[in-house]
Amino acid sequence: MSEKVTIYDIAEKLNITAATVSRALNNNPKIKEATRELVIKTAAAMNYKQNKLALALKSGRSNNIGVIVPRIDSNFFASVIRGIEEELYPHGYQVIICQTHESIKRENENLHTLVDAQVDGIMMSVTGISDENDSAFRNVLEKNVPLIFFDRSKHIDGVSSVTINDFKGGYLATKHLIDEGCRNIAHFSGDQSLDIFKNRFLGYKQALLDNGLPFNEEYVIFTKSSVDAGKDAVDKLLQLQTPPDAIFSSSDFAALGAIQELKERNISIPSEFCVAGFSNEPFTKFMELSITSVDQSPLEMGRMSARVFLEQVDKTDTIKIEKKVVLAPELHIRKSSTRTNF
Amino acid sequence: MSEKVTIYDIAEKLNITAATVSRALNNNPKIKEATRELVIKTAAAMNYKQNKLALALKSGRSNNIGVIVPRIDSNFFASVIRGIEEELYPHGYQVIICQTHESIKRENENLHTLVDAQVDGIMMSVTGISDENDSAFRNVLEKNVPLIFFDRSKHIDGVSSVTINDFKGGYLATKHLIDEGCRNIAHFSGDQSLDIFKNRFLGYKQALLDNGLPFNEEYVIFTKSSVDAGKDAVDKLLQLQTPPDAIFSSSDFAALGAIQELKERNISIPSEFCVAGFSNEPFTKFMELSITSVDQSPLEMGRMSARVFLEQVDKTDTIKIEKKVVLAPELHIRKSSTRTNF
DNA sequence: TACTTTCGTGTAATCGATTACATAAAACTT
DNA sequence: AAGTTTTATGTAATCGATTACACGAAAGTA
Repeated sequence: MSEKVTIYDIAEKLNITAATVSRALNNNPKIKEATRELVIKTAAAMNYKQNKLALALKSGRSNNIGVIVPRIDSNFFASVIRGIEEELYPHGYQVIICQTHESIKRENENLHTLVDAQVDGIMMSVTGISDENDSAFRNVLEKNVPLIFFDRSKHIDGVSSVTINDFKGGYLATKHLIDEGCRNIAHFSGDQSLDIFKNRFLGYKQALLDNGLPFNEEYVIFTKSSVDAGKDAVDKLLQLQTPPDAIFSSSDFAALGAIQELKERNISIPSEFCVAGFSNEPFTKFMELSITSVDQSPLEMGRMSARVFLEQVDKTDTIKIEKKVVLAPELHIRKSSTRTNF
Repeated sequence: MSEKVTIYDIAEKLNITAATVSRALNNNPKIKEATRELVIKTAAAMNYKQNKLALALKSGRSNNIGVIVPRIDSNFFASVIRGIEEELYPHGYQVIICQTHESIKRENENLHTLVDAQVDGIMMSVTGISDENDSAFRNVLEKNVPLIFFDRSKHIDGVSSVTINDFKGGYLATKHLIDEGCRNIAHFSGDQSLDIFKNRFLGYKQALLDNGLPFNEEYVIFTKSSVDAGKDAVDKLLQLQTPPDAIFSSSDFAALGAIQELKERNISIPSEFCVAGFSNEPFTKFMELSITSVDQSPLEMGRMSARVFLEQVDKTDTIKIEKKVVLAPELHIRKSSTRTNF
């Protein structure tokens, strides 16, 4: 009962060859209509299921694509993956998930594993910039596996990417804080070897300069993306001679930590201090004191990455297209930065 | 440069056969040490990578496992998947993600697709109970693909599951509300054809009875797991002759909606009204008015599911073991239900 | 009727690995 | 030195599908 049925079993039963069965099932026009119907009926009766592995080996296409992210249990990455899966599902691709846990070594391993598993493409958000794993990337490209970066990308010739305009995101958030009357705006940044953090920072800086505010190096703090890191950063900022009156944080979690710490110190938000985050994590909207944040449209980012992959995979033989899609960030203004009584 | 290197290429270069190359690379003891070293060195020099598809076809094991969830962008499911991936990674398995979007038809398709893709096992959280897709499940079992349910499970002979004790979770939360002085406790339930909702409800009911409180059918509202559904439900409850003074919600989102609606009506929490949710979504902890919730230890659930799979996959030839792992829920008591001034 | 197309299937190679069986060479007996 | 065992490797089948090529039969043409 549980034996796997192959085209040979069907062939034997009908006294024909496996080749004919294969052709019949694939709607090859050379097969007589009567034969085709008989084969299809018999296949159904025997509960035949095509072995995708055999097909994959023969065709060289596994119909699997790999997705590498730092971790999956973050709303942003989960949403991107959701977008990828939704877009690829109708095309018959399966999505394989890998997590790096922010380790370059792991990223390396994942890249190799996916290539070895013969995936038809890889979409990833880079964990960090280092030349430690250049060879892993080179391996992917040499094997002609389409590679697409989303959000956190790396500059590699011939590799497409889907990102948001982080500069603009940083600019918008900072400009908003300025418009709300803040004059000493601090910034929580991340590892600036990653473009996303670099560009948010540059956007922040530009907004200050464009509005006649001085850029103060002391106001830029490098934090991890965590609540505690945000608390610590606020602690540092408040010890400055001129403490800031607002924070634009590259991380919603750090922004939340900042808010918690500020409240702890009885600094009232937004009247005395404004906060804006980045990523539009679900909780920013749910809080009673909802947090202003820059949305990165992760679902759209995932969908778009998948679409870029599909374009790429079709024109395998033509010249490699390097597509850089840049999505527009959207600032969601909420209570943490809205001085209604202004 | 980009050509794929096979064992035949290595064999040709060294004037030996592919069989010898294969044995050398697999540390077969019958191979002369000198030959082994030479093969390994040459393989490395030629940048040989084993084609996992060929291996999979030959061995009948793809080293892929499939995970089916309603959606991936929910902290609970994402965390379970994280647990699964982490536990399986050292064993060389890759994780394929499928989403049903709460559609039985999609669940069906996913099951078939995964089986056709020759996955070595399937872990899933059932989307709904219906006999529409019994055949899909039967197909999985007939093909001897290990199947493991987590969280939302279905009763099928020989299928293992990893769940939490939802009865206890419901009981704990309700008992806690009673202890805080609430006497008219309402309950937001879900589709009770799913055990998880049925059992949380039963736990709720039992806690009432054990504490001498009457069970009131009107206090049980069936809601979707969304903020808006929670608001609507509160609206209904407040129209009752004797409105409740607490809610135990099977969904954190509905609990949040309830809280928002109650605040809107100037009902103060927790002094006048207490709320407890289920799932311990990240935002419940982050809110200023943090929400009491039952934790389901999703990470542990994922890890455990993976472990059950690993046990199962090894003893393929022995009798099928049906393992039912039941994790203990943990109530996280927070502000939404703590009457400090009590 | 003899000759050319067309049609439908069969034969066998192929994808890239593993492995039971066969075998030649080397090593060990006595 | 002849016989036996061990060692290292080659031969060929196999996993389950697809497909170029071959070929007999049927159909069309003159």
